[in-house]
Amino acid sequence: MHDLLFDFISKYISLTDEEKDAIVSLDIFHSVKKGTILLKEGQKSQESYFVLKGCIRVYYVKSGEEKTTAFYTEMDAFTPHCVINKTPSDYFISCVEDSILLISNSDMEAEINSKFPKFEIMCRMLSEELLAKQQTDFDEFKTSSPEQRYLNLLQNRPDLVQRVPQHQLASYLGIKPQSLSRVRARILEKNKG
Amino acid sequence: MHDLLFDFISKYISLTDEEKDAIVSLDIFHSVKKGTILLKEGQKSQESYFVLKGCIRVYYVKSGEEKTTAFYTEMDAFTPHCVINKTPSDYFISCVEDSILLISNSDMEAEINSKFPKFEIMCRMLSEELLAKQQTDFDEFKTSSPEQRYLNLLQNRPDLVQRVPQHQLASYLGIKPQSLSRVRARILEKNKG
DNA sequence: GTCATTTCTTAACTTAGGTGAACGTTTTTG
DNA sequence: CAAAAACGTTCACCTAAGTTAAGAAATGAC
Repeated sequence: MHDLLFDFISKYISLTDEEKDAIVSLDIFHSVKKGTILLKEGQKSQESYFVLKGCIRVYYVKSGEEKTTAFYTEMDAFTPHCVINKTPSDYFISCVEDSILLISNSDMEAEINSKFPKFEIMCRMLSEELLAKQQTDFDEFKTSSPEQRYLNLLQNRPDLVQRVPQHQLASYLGIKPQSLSRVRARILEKNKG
Repeated sequence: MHDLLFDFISKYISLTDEEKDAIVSLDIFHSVKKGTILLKEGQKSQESYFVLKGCIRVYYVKSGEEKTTAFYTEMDAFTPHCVINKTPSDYFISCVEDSILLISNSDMEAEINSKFPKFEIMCRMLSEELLAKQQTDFDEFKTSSPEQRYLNLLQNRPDLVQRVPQHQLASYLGIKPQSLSRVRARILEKNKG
């Protein structure tokens, strides 16, 4: 389980055994059951997440309806913006599947960063990467129709389409579950005829 | 003109006169005419922008059509992701109005950052702020209808609606110019009846 | 100032997504 | 294991956005 994490980190920086031990000793590995709510609207939180295995989901509740805006899966890192802004969260985070997460709080990060400055370098690289990805995702969403978005998703994250409930996927694509059914039917029809 | 910049910076860090002189001597202030294209699709670039006065616009050309994804106005900073990724740009940047911009390249930033470490701190604050804003903007876009997006824009950036051509605004809202006309007419109708 | 271009609006028609409801299937839960 | 809840699909009907086209208004070029 730890190897998954260290393989990921090695893409950015190299770690000594001592450094690896320091991370493991923080005791930040957590098994989380499907359906667990990690963060609720209105809560303040200091926690950042890193998905080793499984899938977590970000959603708003707007006029009684869930609006899913993100899925994080294996090797995705995520810091809720309530942590950055130190404000109450305006969304929920829940577990789509039984998952193994790395959950860190600001104190732990400060500790590790001060002990091993190269961690801060990695964090900056991660956040730059994330910002660029966020930008292209947003642009792609804006410039596509729902059907095109679904086709893009099939291309870029085919696993999501399999492992996530359709109504959450629909919401993520900005449409209703009935419409997603229709989109899927339409695509099948096109590929047949 | 310089004061606009220093007022902005003072929100994050405080500068000595020496530091201010160092910035001014970089000669990064530029007057840019309306319609000027600052960056083209396919170009590589090292330039970051900061808008002192005026408005610049980011747009893709997808199957012959312009798709506007962002407007940056007074006191907005913007680093194209082709600069971060060191890849050719996949979008254009052009000037919506005659503008005064601060245009810096990676070398200048490196120079200033090494001379005055507190600059790097400011950059990190700016990029965190930007990431959080980007996230909420994306979420808001995803969870709203075009009409709602237009109303939000009227609330949050009323100036944009005035100063930007309607067809660019429509594209920014993810709809066609004709639909934006209709949305506006519909809203007027509601407020009357 | 005039002509050409671009921009904005309106209209009629088409199309895709929203809505409400029904129904079969799967998953939960006691 | 059985009842209940949640989920996915289909349908008929409604609504809002896309499309095509035309014309008015504003802007820019000479």
